[in-house]
Amino acid sequence: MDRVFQALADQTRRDMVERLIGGPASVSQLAEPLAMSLPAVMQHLRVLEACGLVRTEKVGRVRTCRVEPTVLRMAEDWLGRQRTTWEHHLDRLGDFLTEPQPKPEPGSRP
Amino acid sequence: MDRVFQALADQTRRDMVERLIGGPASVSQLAEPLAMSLPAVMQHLRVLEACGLVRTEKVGRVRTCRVEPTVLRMAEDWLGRQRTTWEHHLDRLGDFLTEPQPKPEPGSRP
DNA sequence: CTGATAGTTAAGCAACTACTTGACTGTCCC
DNA sequence: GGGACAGTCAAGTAGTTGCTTAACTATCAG
Repeated sequence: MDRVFQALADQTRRDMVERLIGGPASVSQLAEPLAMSLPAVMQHLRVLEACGLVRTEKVGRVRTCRVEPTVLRMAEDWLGRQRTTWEHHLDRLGDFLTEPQPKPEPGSRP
Repeated sequence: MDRVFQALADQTRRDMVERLIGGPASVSQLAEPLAMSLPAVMQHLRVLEACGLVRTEKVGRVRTCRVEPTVLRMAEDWLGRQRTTWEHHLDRLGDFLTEPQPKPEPGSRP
């Protein structure tokens, strides 16, 4: 999980993911719009591969990269879980604020 | 955006967020379950605050921290957008594979 | 074989991260 | 006032990240 968010914490890598969401690409196609050397792109690619966001396969001399949406989903799920939990808490707070004052138990304040 | 994912790329900080999702807490309450010094917790807290995931307010000598769900939502949205785009592409690929071969235009292959 | 293409490896470097310890500043309560 | 409590500042350090350049290895086309 650390690795996934770490991978997404970089604009370049998010750009690469967005590119790959649109379909598979070779390393050079991936590098083409990026203002950096090929080795730099390779390093980003390795980060994306290490956390499972991207799978790559080399055939002949070209390595083809494609996105692996399951891991993307995992991150989304974690965030979604936090949000829904928070919304639940809001609901319960709302209930508490709108429900009529419960009768104080007899003897609760002598 | 970089900052948000960067902030979430750390287990300690995710733990802090999960703790705060359950309700506001003071710095020491936040630090209590964590196996590290208070200054370390403060630094994590500053990261969370810098990216807007958490807001804090000091009253008297205690600083109260609470989660800011809008930023959490932003990250979730980015991920959701990627996923839905990918699903769209899958759909269109499915259409392409299942639709009948289009008639070749007259003269397209002499 | 030769040259161009596609990718890979390795070394080096500046900047950043996640801590630590130690000293310090306020605030609260008696 | 004086001690305890809650938090803060500063400096130092080991390890990581994001890049670079230079040299190298395969693969393909003619």
